Amino acid sequence: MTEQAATPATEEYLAVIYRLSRQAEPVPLALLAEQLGISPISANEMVRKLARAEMVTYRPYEGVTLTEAGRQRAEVMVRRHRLWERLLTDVLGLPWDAVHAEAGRLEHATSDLLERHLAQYLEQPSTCPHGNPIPGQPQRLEGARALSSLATGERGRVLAVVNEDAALLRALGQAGLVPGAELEVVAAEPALGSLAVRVGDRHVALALAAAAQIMVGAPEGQGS
Amino acid sequence: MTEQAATPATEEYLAVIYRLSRQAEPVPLALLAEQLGISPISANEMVRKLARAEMVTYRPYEGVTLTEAGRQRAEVMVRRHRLWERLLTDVLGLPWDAVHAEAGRLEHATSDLLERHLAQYLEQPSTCPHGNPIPGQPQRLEGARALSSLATGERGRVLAVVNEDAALLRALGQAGLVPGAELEVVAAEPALGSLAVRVGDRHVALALAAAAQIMVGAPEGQGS
DNA sequence: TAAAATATTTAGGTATACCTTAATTATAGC
DNA sequence: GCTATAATTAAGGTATACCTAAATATTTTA
Repeated sequence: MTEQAATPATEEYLAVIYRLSRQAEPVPLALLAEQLGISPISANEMVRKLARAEMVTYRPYEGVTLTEAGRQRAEVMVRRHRLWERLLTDVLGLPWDAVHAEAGRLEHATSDLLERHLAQYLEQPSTCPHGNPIPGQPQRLEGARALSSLATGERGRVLAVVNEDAALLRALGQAGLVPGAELEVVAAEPALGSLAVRVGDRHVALALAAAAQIMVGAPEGQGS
Repeated sequence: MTEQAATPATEEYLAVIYRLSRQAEPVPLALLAEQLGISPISANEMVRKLARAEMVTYRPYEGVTLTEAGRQRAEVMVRRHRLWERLLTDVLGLPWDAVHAEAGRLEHATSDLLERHLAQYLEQPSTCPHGNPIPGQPQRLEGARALSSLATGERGRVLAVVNEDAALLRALGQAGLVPGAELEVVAAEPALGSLAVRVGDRHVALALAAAAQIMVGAPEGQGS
């Protein structure tokens, strides 16, 4: 019913490092500072504090890596975050591009007891509404590739949107690029930094930077 | 989607002052400090800061009163608090003596958008699980009396438990003294500081201090 | 390899919200 | 009316988590 861990700020750092670790390991300080919306100097201070507490290891000019203790704490926060996202969309009906910010606040106000009841009510979901895995549940992703790495003619199914930026999510939702959507790459133009895909009978053009945030698996009937 | 107001600490003070105002007006500083679990000196500091912000008026040696602006802000917080209590008990199934503490954290992490969706999903409830009114919804209490003021032989129906202390709520729940329960005062002993009531076919003895926290209305079929 | 561009660290500062100790009130009992 | 009790204020301190400016490293690149 209580929180064993440090402060909301500490929790937030660990959670963000955890998420960014999937894209870059170790996580560069500049990226971390940008994601948290604070100055690199402040990020540096906090990271050194976290290193002293043995939640992360920090190598200057390289980046930050979670220790085992840090990873465990981060997973608790990410789990709570994504459970809230599920409740907010599936039960309370908030739009999928709004729930990341909401859950970002609620996760720090969530006790063990509440987490258990949330997970039970939602029937132990394995992903958030954006398709990202909920730690502590059995996972079956793997074999996922970034949409930006597909060649012309390749087909796939959207598994997750890694970056939960609201503007990006809103646009993807309108384009039908949501978890479960079947797609085919119509034209990949790495040199032009752009990609055209067909989603159902709709055609969508998107920047490679955006496509890099979308994880794709095998199309239906070809499960890995 | 955003919070216009100050800090969580400020919100917490206003909400507690709002709740205590029902029992004592103006609210004595000592009571406020005790409820918040902080020293009277710190409470004094914060109250003077709130007075400077024109959220309360403070008369030394008397107590604190909310201004119109303070009352409005407090009602938002109390509304969010009690909406969460409803969701936590009715939907997620947490015990009624645990939800006050949980909601006390969640209320500060709740946006306007989320509040609207909560209220809509819960179908605009008018009371929290303990029977206390949710501001912003049509109310129909009035005419309620403290159980401690009833004489031997008087009957009534529990409307609300004003004090949401977990230990008290747990005991009342076991005794069946929950909102809606019909009761009869079997023996009122003001001089002994105790009261005996019948709830259904159970008999319960409780201290006057506890009985003072229970609001009672007319028994069934005698609606005011 | 040296200069330019980046990153990091040091130093000093801010605001919030607590705290304790000590001095100064005011209220209430006698 | 005076004194004991209690409440209030003043003064100074702590921790957190930010900030900017300036100094110092380290990479990168030309």
